Amino acid sequence: MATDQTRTAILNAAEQLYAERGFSDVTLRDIVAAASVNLAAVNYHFGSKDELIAELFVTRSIATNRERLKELKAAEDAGTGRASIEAVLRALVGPTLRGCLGPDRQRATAARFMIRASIEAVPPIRKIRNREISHLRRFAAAMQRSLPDVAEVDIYWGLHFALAMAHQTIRDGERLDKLSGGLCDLDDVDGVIARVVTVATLALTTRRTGASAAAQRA
Amino acid sequence: MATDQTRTAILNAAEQLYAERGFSDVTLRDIVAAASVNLAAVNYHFGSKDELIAELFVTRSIATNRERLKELKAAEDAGTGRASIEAVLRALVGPTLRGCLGPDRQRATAARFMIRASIEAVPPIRKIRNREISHLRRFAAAMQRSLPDVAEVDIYWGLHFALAMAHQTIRDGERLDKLSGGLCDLDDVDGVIARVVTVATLALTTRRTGASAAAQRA
DNA sequence: GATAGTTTCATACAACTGTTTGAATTGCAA
DNA sequence: TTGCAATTCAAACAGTTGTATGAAACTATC
Repeated sequence: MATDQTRTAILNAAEQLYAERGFSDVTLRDIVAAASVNLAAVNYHFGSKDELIAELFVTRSIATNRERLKELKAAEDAGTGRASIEAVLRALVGPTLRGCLGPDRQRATAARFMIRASIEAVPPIRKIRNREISHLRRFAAAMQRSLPDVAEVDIYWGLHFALAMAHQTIRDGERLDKLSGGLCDLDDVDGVIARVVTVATLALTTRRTGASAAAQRA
Repeated sequence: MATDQTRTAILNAAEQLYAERGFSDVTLRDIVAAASVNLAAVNYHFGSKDELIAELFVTRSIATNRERLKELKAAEDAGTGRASIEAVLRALVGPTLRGCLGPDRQRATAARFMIRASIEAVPPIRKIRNREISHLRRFAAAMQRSLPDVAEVDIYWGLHFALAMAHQTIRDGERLDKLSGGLCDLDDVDGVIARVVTVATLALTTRRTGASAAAQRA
């Protein structure tokens, strides 16, 4: 078995193709061709196509969550044990945004695969995905610790909106690029992260008092 | 031909199934079964599956855009010809959010179909979708008129984030519901719209001065 | 170097896909 | 009614999908 050459070749090829073209457009024959292995190898090593996808998703899911939590811990341990809301939000959206928009090709593939997974939600993934809820709950708790005076419901909305902005920027950055005529620089990853974090922070920290924003113009 | 019974039956069934289960999971046989028509009817009336999807998408796309522009015009004509940024944003995200989250079943199907279309981006749709850019440009222009002092790049980011929040709320409202334990009320459509509009307005009108939000806590 | 276990391979399979065909049926005008 | 076009229908088509098979090639142990 050496180093599971065939197994890892399949995993890498599958991840890349799925990230690029989505689950429904990629066949096992596409994967084995890209991996230069025999067709039967997939079923031999993984049992079925669904189990291959599931393994891919579980692996990447764990990696992403670990990365997020590492950043969260770092932010919380640094100070008094309570992190700033910006730091919590950065830990939440940073890893994925850096992964997808950053220059690291391997990282980009992995991150884009996860985006695909969250979009297409094929059956093998749908089951596993429920675990994400409990993972996000830890971030909701951290956010509540950062902002003890904010209502719980607003914490959830803020978390939701932060993920929405990060997510959509990755998924449909091309449209933003076209729309703005290249004015919005998606290659400036830190700038994008800062924008998302800033807006989400505003959403969480500014009191909603009806026509709150009208007075702030200019 | 009477009233094109078969044609419309196919269109309705297809739209509903696509909205529910996505494009890749729905076959022509599923559609004709739901519409109670013969399999060959699809190719007879539409030419191909792709042309069916394209017709569906074009129809709905035009309807959505018209609805948005109607709201925009109404908001702009009401006052001095310049609308408030909130009104512009409401015209942008309102129709889709009301469509997907509201109680009107038929509307919900149509709106959810459009969400599917923007997510899965099958080939027949991808081409047509470029027109959406020019449609969004009109909203960017209206936003710029409402906020003449805001930099153009920030207008685009604000537009992008507004759509992102609306979009994700529709697509993944279930997760927010689970995460918040039902605390976030997605049935309160006007409340959801107000949240999205408020946050997007904050993003557009608040000066980003580094640690802008830290001082606003509590 | 023979043997047992693992891995690869070409090939076949059954199921499903969108599409086509040509005959039946329908609806309507002359 | 007759004739003609539009529509419906059952059946079959060719292509693709994920999966299974059994023989071949390999690997390591004795």
